[in-house]
Amino acid sequence: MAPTRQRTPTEIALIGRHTQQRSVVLAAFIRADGFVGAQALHAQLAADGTPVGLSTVYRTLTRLAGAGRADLVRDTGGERLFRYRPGPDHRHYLICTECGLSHPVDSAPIEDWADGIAQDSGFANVRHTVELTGVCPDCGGGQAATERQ
Amino acid sequence: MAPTRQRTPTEIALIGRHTQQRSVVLAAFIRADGFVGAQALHAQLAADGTPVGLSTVYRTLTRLAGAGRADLVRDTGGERLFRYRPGPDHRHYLICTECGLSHPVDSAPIEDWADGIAQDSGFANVRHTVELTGVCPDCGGGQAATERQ
DNA sequence: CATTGATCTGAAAATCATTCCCATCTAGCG
DNA sequence: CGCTAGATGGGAATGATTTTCAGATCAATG
Repeated sequence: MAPTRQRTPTEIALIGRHTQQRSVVLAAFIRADGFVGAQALHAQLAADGTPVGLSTVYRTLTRLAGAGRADLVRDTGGERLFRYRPGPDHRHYLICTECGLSHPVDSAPIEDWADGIAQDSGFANVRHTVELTGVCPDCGGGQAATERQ
Repeated sequence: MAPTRQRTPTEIALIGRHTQQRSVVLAAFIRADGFVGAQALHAQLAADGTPVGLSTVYRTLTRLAGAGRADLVRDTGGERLFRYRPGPDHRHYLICTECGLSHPVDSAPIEDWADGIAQDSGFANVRHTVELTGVCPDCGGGQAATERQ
């Protein structure tokens, strides 16, 4: 863990020209370490004293997702949440609806299942999105949470 | 036009008072037989000569979903698509991104997997959303569809 | 059958995330 | 250093969904 030198994210090369704004957005995105919305990231950047235009945040996140370096889900309000993905494989998470804590889960069964479906159905280019939500132990998971809403 | 008496769908009782508008919306919703957006349903109703306010369509669909009689997904544009669910159990579908064809899939493995996750994680009230998309055989599923985007 | 209060409806206005527009900048190359 | 395709930003535009609220309806009751 000696890396004194600032890494020049290879990610940026994937999405076009290397600019200051993109560096800053990417750094904050990685630092966020979990699902973040474009609006939240934009606000965070402003708070950090490195304001970047909202359009630019959207553009950057959208491109990262397009390049496969970000996972994308929708929260219940319809907002798009992005999560940085370092490697090529994607993962699935169990997200706490109370505090936002995300808990990675073993998704091998899902991958296999989805692959099987793809085979059997004759569909091509099958993709899947899996969202698991719940209430984590800290937020009252122990207590019998009702199934409201 | 013999049926002087209109059938009184039991679904309506689940979501409140029985009104003409709700009957009409529900009938069209069931007739749609697949995923529909509130806007599309609203337009369909107008075309059918039984216009209903957009707010009412939204309210009815939202309540049906809340009562567990409708499944809900988001299309890539962020629009909410509802699908009538006759029974109490929910299902998962493989949806063609080209023509919208929906193909029910065996979701037992997913249910089991999700239940297992709920157990192991300690989270309560775990819910899951699974979306499978692909290109059906009729729309070119045979051809090696690339994995763009 | 008339009354009545709770519920529902709908048109328009309000929200809100996201995208578009476009004048202005800037990386990166020659 | 000078050029130019690509990038930025902020404000306006879009589009789905929600809210508002006055008037219409429902359904239980007198």
